Amino acid sequence: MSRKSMQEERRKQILEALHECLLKKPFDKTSIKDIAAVAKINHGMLHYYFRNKEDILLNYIEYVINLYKSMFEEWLKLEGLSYSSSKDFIRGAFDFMFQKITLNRDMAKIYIEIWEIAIYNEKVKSKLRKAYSEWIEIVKQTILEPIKDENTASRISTALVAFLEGISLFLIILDPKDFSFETILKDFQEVFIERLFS
Amino acid sequence: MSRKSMQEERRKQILEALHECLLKKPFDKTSIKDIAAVAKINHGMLHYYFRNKEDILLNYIEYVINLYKSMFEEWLKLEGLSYSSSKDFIRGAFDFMFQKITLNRDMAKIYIEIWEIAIYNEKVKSKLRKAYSEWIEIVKQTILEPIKDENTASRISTALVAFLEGISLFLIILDPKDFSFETILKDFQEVFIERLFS
Amino acid sequence: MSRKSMQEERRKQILEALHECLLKKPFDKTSIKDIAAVAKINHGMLHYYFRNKEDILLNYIEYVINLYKSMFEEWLKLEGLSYSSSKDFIRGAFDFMFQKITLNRDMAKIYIEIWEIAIYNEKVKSKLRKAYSEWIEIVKQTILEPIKDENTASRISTALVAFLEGISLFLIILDPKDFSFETILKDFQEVFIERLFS
Amino acid sequence: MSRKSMQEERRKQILEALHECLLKKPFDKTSIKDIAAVAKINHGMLHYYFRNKEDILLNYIEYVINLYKSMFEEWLKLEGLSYSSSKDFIRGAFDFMFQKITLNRDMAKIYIEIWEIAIYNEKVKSKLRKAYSEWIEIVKQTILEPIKDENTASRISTALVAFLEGISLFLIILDPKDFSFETILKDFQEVFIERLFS
DNA sequence: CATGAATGAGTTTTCATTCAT
DNA sequence: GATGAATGAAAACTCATTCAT
Repeated sequence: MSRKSMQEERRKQILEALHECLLKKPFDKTSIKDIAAVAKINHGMLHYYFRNKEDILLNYIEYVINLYKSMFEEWLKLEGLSYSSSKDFIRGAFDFMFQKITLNRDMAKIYIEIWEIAIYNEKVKSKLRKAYSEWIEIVKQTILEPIKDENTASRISTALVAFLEGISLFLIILDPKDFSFETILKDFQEVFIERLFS
Repeated sequence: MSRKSMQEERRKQILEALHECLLKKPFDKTSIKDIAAVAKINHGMLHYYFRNKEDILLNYIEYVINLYKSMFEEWLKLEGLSYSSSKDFIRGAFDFMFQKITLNRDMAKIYIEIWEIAIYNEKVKSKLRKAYSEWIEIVKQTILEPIKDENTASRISTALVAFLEGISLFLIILDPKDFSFETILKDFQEVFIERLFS
Repeated sequence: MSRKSMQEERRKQILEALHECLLKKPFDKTSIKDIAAVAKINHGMLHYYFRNKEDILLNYIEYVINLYKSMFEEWLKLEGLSYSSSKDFIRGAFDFMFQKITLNRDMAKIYIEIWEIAIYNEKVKSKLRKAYSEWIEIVKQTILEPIKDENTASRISTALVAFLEGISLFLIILDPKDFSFETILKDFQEVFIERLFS
Repeated sequence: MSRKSMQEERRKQILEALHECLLKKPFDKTSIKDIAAVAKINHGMLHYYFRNKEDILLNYIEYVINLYKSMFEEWLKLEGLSYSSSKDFIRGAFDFMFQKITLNRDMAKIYIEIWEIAIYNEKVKSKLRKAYSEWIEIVKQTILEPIKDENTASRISTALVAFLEGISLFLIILDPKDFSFETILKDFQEVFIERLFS
């Protein structure tokens, strides 16, 4: 392995260690040594591969966002193109979002954590802003065909993603025994698509 | 002032100081001394009025939730009863929620902060769970008349509150120049009410 | 009740509260508020009745020592005088010491605590020195008749009290299942008295 | 120096610093910073080498007990084997105990301190229990030859060690001008050995 | 006398970061 | 590149003591 890719490998290892840690503790209570221990790397090295603790976080956020993007792109390549009708495509895209993003408990946890950091940290906020803008844009492009109007599509896609994020949040806070989020999403999907094409 | 009310006054003072602090820093980075400084109280006293830092937070959450509850109850008493039709009442109730809760930037910030703490703190989570369950229940009762079916009303109210929370989140993260949340809510309100009574 | 005796009553109440506390925690970890809570007296009052925390301790030590002294004097008055022979008297005095002092677990605990404080606190040390000197003197007087020689009696009584204190200590540290301290004391008593009168 | 032995060196340095501190102040009033200052080590390092303050104490107790054990073993190896008769050996062993243990003022101080902590701390108590049990056992084995009976030897060795501990205590509390502990021990030794072999 | 609010020093512990080896 | 020792700031919390009411 080249030196360059070795470096990248190490960095990824550290970011994934942070991911593990965030499932158990908030970022502020996760120490550099915690991350190092999970990554099985000497803690001093974390400062070799990253400038400081914040730098690890910033890179982690980038990493997680890209993970999602590439997941979506892969879906688009593998399945997305096989749909015959625009309606089916939208239904498929929603299914993907629901299952892989909204209902993914671990990611929901981590996104709440990142949101919270973003409130007080401009760098994180800007990364998050960019990611959500892109996601909203993708949804907008997806529904633009039946909707036609740009502004309306914009608002609807924003509302839609907001709704999904709200569900994601409730997935963590509320008792899944009392709330069937899957049913809520399925119901929504039907009504929404029906309305889209009416 | 009596001893009892003096105590309560001090406690409120501290909780409001925490409120101020949370607008600037996350709870974990807010030190007892920070809160004391804002409250203009000796830091030792915070341990006199509260068992520990977590106790302050728990009381603060209770305080904030009750603030909302009483705001809603007041609205219900002052204005809520003046609506002639169920449709107007629901529209009024939504207006209240949108303006006072969803679009309140400070509270949106603080609620994200509380959500985040809830992920890793069972006591906070349970308080939050209770608050949201109650809110969802209120919405459910509000829309139950036109909807009739209990289960449907339940799912719709959950979805609705989730949507509002998502908007609240975006209010903080996204640039308000690019996204007109007020318009989104207004649009939604119209479509939602129209559909409710169709 | 006169003001004077009322004061004394309160002071005693506080000293007895400290006694309770010392059975659970070392003096340094016992707070003024702990003592006040047990005494059911406002903690501010402890500074009215005593100069400071050390003053409470010093008075407590005095109190405990006097307790012992008066117990012994009472025994002397009630039973001590009824013995016909010097041998019986000595045996009785030993029985008293063994049962009331040496084998009293609570007092053993508290004496270790006081010893420890004495190491580093000259005032406490001097009180303790006085108490033990007196105790040794009493034992010396008790055994002086059969022994005759002052110096020998002095050394023997010192050794004897040291031995009893050592047993007291072991009573706390060692497992009573493995060590029958009562038997050890009984054995010793027999051998000692036999030797005394041989 | 290897990393391993460097670590051990530092730990020993800290334990010895605690030893110095305990000659001046009780453990509870000895702060981590006090120990660090004496050890000439940054106070943060004490938490690097030991889990917490209690861990330092526990290791210190172990260290002190082992010091004694190895002193005794060394004596046994160097001198203990040179005695021709069992009587001489016992006299020699007693001399060793008297001089190195019982009459060692510093250690007497520290042992009282450890006893006191043991009252309220189960871990310390168990270490102390083990140490004294072993010491009693050694004395028992030493006197078993002339005594023969196991139970008697057990009780006598317990009594003997208790006596020595009592003397140790008095060494600290009482004024050495008034009490010649050395003479007391010598006297006792003669009587005891004489009796043992009679 | 009684209360309990207030002060402020002091304690243990954690940790990001640096750096010599 | 790796290691882990070292630093020092900052955190939560405790508490004897004082004092206004």
